[in-house]
Order: sequence, then C-alpha cells, then structure tokens
Amino acid sequence: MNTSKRSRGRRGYHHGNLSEALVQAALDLIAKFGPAGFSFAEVTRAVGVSPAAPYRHFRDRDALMADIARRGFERFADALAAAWDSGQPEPLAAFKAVGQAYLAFARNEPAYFAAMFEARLPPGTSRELTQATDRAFGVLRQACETLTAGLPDGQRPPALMISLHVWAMAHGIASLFGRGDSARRNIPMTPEQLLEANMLIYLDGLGLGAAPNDDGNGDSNS
Amino acid sequence: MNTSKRSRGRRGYHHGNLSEALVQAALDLIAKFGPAGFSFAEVTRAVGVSPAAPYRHFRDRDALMADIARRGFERFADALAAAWDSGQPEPLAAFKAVGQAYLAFARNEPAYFAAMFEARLPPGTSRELTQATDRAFGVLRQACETLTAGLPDGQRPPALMISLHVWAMAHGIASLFGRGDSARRNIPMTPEQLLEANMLIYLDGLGLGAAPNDDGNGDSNS
DNA sequence: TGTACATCAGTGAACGCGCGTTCACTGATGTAC
DNA sequence: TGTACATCAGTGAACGCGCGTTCACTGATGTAC
Repeated sequence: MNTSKRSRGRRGYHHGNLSEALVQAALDLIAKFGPAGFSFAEVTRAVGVSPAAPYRHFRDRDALMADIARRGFERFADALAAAWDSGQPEPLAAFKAVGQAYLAFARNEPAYFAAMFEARLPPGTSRELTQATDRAFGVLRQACETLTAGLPDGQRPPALMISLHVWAMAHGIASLFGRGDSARRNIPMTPEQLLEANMLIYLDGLGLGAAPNDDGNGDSNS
Repeated sequence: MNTSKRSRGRRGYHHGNLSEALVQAALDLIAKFGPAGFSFAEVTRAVGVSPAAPYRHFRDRDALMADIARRGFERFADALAAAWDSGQPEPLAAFKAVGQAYLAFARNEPAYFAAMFEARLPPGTSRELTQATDRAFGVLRQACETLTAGLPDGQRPPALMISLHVWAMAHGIASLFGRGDSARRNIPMTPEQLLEANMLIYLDGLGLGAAPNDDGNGDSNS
C-alpha cells in the first residue's frame, strides 16, 4: 500500500516473481470481466511493469490463458482429491463431499473456473493442460469406481458413464446456479442443496439407496 | 452469389431487412469465434453496409447481443415445447424427447446457445430476454409437473426441484460434451446416449421406473 | 394522376483509444577465476 | 575477497491495426392533397 505507483523500489529493476504476479493480475481481471475481458496490456499495468515485460514469460496472451487454465485444473484436481480422501471415512459421504467441492471451487475460484471451462481454448492447447484435466476427471472416476464396487455385477453400469453423469450434474448446477450472481432466479434452494438432492435421487436410481432418513431432509427445518 | 462486393444493386440505398441481416452475420461470427469474438464493425463488413448503419437498429453492440440471446431463448422454448407436445403420445417418451431437443439445440444452434449461456449478459438486461428465458424453463417445468403427477403425495419431490435437476443434467452434458468438437474426449457414447441413461437412472430414483427392458440398453448393440 | 414534403435508413469520413507485438537497450544478478 | 564478464529480466518508445461511436449528410420511400 505504501509503494503505490509502479511499485518500483519494491525490488528495483527486476521484479523477481513476475510470472506469478501476472497470473494473479489476470485472475483478478477474469473474475471481474470474464475470460475475454482481460488484456495483456491491462495486466502489465496492474502489475506495474512495461507492456513488453510479459513476453519474457509467456509467448503471447493465449499462452498465459492456457497456463491459468492448467493451474486451475491442478487446484481443482487437488480440491476434489482432498474431498474424496480415498473414500474415508465412508465412500458415500466422501462422494457427496466431492460434489460439494465441485460447487465450492466454482464459487470460490470463479476466475479459474471461467478460464478452465469458458475460455474456448482449442482442444490440444498444451500437454500439461490435458494432463491436469485428466487428473481432475480421474479423481471423479476413481470415486465412482469405489462407490459402485459393491453393486452386483449384473446391475452395475460402467463407472466411466457414472462419472460422466456426476460430472454433468455438478457442472450443470455450478454453471447455471452456482456463481455469484449469474442467473440468480427465484430458487428456494442453494446450489449445494440442489446438487445433494440430485445426487441422492441419482444414486437411488443406481440401487445405491442412501437410507433417505439418514440426512435431515424431512421436516426438521420447515 | 452474383451480387458479390457490397451487394449494392440488390436493393440500392436501403437494405430493406438490415436488422435481420445483422443478426445473421453476428450469429455466423459467434459460431466461429464465440460470443466475445464478434465485433460490430466486422458484422457491418459482412453485411456490406457502412459501420454507422447498425445504430439505426441497435443501441450498441450489447443490445445486439441481448437481442440474439432473446431470439435464441424464443427458439429454444419453441423447440422444447414441440418436443414435449403436451406429453403426447405418452409423458415419459415426450419427456425424453425434451432432453434430446435440448442437446439438439446446443448442437445445431451453437451460436444461439453461446449467446444465451456464455455471453455474460448482466441479469436484468431486458424484459424480453427474461420473459423468453422463463418461457423456456416453463416448458421444462410443466413437463416435470405432468410426469410426476402420478407419484403418491408422500414421495413426490417438488416439480420445481426436479425441473432444475433435469435442466442441470441436460445443460451439463450439452456444455461438456455436446458441442461440435469441444472437449471431445475418448468417450464411447454420444451425448444423446449419455443423457438418456442419466435421465433413466434419475427417474428410476424418483420411483418412475421405466421398465429397463423397454429400450435397447441391454446387449443388443454389443 | 401528379406534386410537395416529411420521414426514414444508410453514407462515409473522422475521432480518439487501447490493443498486441517488436526492437535495441540497459540495469541487475550470478559465476569463474 | 575482488574483479570481469555472460546471462537474465525488464525498459520505453514505437508500429500498425481494428475497434466503437459521432456527425452532418443524402438518397429512397411513403403520404397528403
């Protein structure tokens, strides 16, 4: 705060951690104006360096965008994995926690979320991005695998399909209802409640009935 | 095709149907480059009018965008209503048709879909837009209402919640897997199959069991 | 049927602006000896 | 411990460009009489 303008003097000629600072500034702008709403030039101004400086760290604007998406998926994968926690203490509860982690990420990291899903990065943008995406999906898939392991062979749908369903449900709710003020309609439930109920009904359909009187979905809060 | 350059002579000084032409040109650009990837100037070039011409029809770029989103939701509502067809000939089949119509719209009208859901238009942009959105959702909700009418009172969740779930499932699948080449992973099912299965499992969970041997989901295609 | 006139819809030139990117440069840092 | 030098990371001025928007204008259309 005391080193306002240009913040020279903080470190002099060399910034020291410029690429990190550029990413943070870009995230701020994306959070405010969406993935299309940040410019390379604006980012340099926010950080207080010359407009040519970023080119030492990123080939161009798109490379910065892709790196942000990659970082987003890394964090996302970490968050989902932490929620799953190898299915501890109990697979069903852990599974629900994964869903809630999905929503929490969309809400708390809107800039990453937008960079990951709304930046329209061409499919094969970078190997690192693809790998990070796969890792995040892998957590979901592993959770579905574990959760359905107990079902009798005859009526156990492929875990791949189930994980795609779960991804779609969580993503749909996060996209439509889960961000700050986007599409805030008159809905008498939180996104979290909505997803919880959606998952319960879906799992019921799979034959993973979750003892409906287990959770307070009765009249305890009416 | 014969009136290339500027297409003057087609109608001379007055275009006759400019606002329509502007919308179409914008849709083409949105389909190619996303909602952020079209400029007012580029649209006028595509249509062959001066850069000042659009201002007779749209207050500014955002007004054009909002009008496109509104048109999109009108068509969307029409498509869903046509698929539902008042639940004829049979509610469950009609309901599935609504889901398929959702995917078909996302695939066949990617520009409208993007304008509707990815343009980041501020919530209260226009009353017409809000009304069109509500009409589309109303179709979904009515379908859910009809479909669940037969459930015993005790185990019938609110139709509002169910319609939100259905919207989220369809929207999640459409967003993640349903557009041309976006996020095309190695998935051994079409979005349509994925949604069909998702709906069946979900409806099963609701107690609307759909006689699983009704449709060819067994080994007939293995 | 013909003329005068109001209104409408598009013109084209101009504006100021912010953008991405390049270039030769230079200050700071780290390393060899 | 001190000096020479290579490398690294940021400078700042400049470029050409496309953008959104404005303005006074003018050609075409429709209507009153």
